[in-house]
Amino acid sequence: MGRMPTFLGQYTYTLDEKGRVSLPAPFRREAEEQRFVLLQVHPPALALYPESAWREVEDRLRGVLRNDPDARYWVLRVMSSAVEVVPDSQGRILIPSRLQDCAHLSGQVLMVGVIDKVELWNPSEFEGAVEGKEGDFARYAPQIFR
Amino acid sequence: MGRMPTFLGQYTYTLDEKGRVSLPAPFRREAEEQRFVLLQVHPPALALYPESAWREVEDRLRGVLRNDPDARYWVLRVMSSAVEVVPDSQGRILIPSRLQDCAHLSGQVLMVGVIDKVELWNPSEFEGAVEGKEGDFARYAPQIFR
DNA sequence: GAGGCAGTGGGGAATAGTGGGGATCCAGGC
DNA sequence: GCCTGGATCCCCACTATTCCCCACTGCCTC
Repeated sequence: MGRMPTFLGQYTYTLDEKGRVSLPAPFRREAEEQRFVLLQVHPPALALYPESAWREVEDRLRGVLRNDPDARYWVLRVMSSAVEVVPDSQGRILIPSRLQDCAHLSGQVLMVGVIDKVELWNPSEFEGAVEGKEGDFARYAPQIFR
Repeated sequence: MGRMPTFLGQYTYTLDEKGRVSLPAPFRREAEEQRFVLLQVHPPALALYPESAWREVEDRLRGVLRNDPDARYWVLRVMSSAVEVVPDSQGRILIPSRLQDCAHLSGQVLMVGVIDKVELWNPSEFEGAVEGKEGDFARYAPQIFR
């Protein structure tokens, strides 16, 4: 098996009237495979997993179900929000309107590469979520960028 | 895999109208690999990691995400500032305008080799950041240059 | 003095993002 | 049963950006 695709960077693209967004070319190149899974993991963001990374998530879900019966409904909820998406010949993916609503997407979509997945955000909500996190640099940077 | 590249010294080069800077030839020779990751670690400086060093950072980021859910937004912030950059055939890298703004870069860029990465500074801000730190010599030098 | 390397500048071609047309399929209504 | 409206999918087309390459200059070496 090849190296797992990894993602980084941010791109803001338009969500057209048909509910499509272009997947940034670097992301497309990274995941030369075709299929992705799109779902809501950390609301309000959507998460887009390339197939290979999704399989690992699936394994972990199986594990949780085995060890913790209370997780059943949570797993149901997560899985029911998921869709398999395949880029069209122009490299765009279709975001079902149900998921657009969950993530408050319209007009512009911010796509952020976060290691093994891509997160889709309403641009201003993302701004609000990460602003004021400069203080955390002192907390985390020494152990990460040592 | 070969030895990790290490960098030292400072070079001031021009940022041209297309947003490109030449990577100093010694740095290029050191990292004969092609790809780098450019991001904002300690504002206002930018950090340029050769691919091999970046992979280690990425592993540590994965770890922090797993162990400390509070780190999520900080990781998002860091990853969203990142870009993969590849020197062109003249050995220049392109600095996206978003990052130029973050680091207040224009005209001249100061590139400092700091062990496993290269930092990019606005020359006068660098001046301000390190000035008045002479006293620290007495504090650190004995244990380092013993 | 000639050759090579390094930094800088710029132009042309391939690519990426975006919009939209048209065919196919399904559901509902007449 | 047939027609109609809507949704989905697939492909074509336009344009601005990006990137790739060629070219110039100064310096250092041989």
